[in-house]
Amino acid sequence: MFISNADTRFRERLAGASTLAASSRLLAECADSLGWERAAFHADLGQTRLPVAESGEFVAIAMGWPVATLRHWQDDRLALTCPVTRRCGRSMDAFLWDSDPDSTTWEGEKLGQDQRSTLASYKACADGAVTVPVHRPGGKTGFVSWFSHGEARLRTRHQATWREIQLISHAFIAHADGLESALRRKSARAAADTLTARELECLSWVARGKTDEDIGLILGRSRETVHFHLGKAMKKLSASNRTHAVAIACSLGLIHLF
Amino acid sequence: MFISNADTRFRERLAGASTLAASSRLLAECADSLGWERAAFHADLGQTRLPVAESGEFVAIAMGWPVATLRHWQDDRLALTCPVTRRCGRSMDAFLWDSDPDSTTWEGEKLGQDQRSTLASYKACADGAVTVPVHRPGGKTGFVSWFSHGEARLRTRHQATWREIQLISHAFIAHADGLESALRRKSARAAADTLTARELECLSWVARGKTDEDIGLILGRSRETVHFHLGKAMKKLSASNRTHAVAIACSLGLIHLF
DNA sequence: TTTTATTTACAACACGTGTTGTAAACTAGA
DNA sequence: TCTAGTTTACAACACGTGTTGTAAATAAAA
Repeated sequence: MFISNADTRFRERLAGASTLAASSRLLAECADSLGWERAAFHADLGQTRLPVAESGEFVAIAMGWPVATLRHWQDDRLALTCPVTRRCGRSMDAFLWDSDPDSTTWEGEKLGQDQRSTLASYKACADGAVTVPVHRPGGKTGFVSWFSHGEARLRTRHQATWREIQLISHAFIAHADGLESALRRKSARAAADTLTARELECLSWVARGKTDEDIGLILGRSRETVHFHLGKAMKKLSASNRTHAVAIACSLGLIHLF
Repeated sequence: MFISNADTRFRERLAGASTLAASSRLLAECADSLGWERAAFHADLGQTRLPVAESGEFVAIAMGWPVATLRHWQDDRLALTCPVTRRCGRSMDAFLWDSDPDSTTWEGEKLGQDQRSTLASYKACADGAVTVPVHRPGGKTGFVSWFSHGEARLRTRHQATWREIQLISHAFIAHADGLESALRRKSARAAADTLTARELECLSWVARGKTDEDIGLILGRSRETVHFHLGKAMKKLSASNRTHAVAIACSLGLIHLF
């Protein structure tokens, strides 16, 4: 029979946490009270960067993670190939894994050099973890990982608390993703406000599939000038390319196609 | 004093026209009753293609335009550089122009070869026109042009009816753009329904600024496979490039960035 | 009037994208 | 079982894009 108040109590306290920093502190406390060494999360795998609190500090640091672990995630390539995040994309169910970088396969998938390096960086902190993938509407994926030393202890913790961490992980990601989205939206909106009329005009033509040369003809300007405006727009929106910039502008309601 | 019922009567009849074909027939009749030779319009200059009715036929044909005129607009390059559409982008007010392809300047702007060719194609139908630009929220621009033979007649018609055509043009473009947008949205939505899960997954990563190679790493697939899926997605959405495809997907609410 | 931001234009290079092929493995429905 | 659609992979080439320079004309604000 399933009698537990850990998750309901967590939900109640979480509802009162209006910042990412406070929410993640709650998660850390909760992990401790359930007998886990430490917790980690990523609300939206669509974001390559690690979650950052309102203060600008990495959330993971407040949760007790050593800085060395974080450094690994600064490398985009390593972050993209992380076996744990990759598996989250495929799995609905929580999965238990160990961070042995010497094994050539991991949960049925062959490991590359990048991936072994990633696992090695985990090994420095914990022997393994239970990761709970959380899938949200629109294809968004996140996860919460629950860490513990020693394979035996990992299994007993999993057995004893799997219902709680399932429920808590989902509740937490929903909450954290809402807060993170609001933060990102806010800063994107602030950046968008600095766009000039010309930059926005070029962006909305790009969104309609036009090339720099097309837009040059439309506006009666040179290809290079259009190129320049789009470059500035991308920089202002912190977009990695024009497609990203257009997606941001569309999401902010700056561009209407229909 | 300004006493006229032409525009109010037009509005009333327009409200009952639920198709683009019926609406443009009304505009043609209205032009005739106000003493104009013929009318032409473009509800959204963001669309390079000419307005097409529900039947699939060019709206301009139902309005009495010779097919030869339309052929000119099939060429993207010529359509983009059209002096009339270009001026609409800059002007709030209606402007009167003549279609003399021999003049080297046109309303203060120097004419290129493409542009003279465009004016020549107009000359075949009318000596000139009054064009009423219509600007709509979100930077959308459209226009209605009112044509007449002979410069003298053009001016008298303009003097006699400028209030009516101003009001009618705005009312018509608002109505027509609504119908056109609904049509485009409908067909885009139908196309989007044929997207596979993989195609949509790749699209939403592209919207987050990732390259083919990045996405390959994320999904654990080759760069070429990702490339292939995006190619299919673009074809299905009739997008000219991936940025266009992402803008369509965003506008349909298939991708959520925040 | 001076300063600052914006807009325009040109150039060169590495890299990403669009197009068009071939070929095979897998999957779901007829 | 056969078939059609999806997914995977590799290749080659033209073209578009991102980056990083320089330089000057224009417009708006201090």
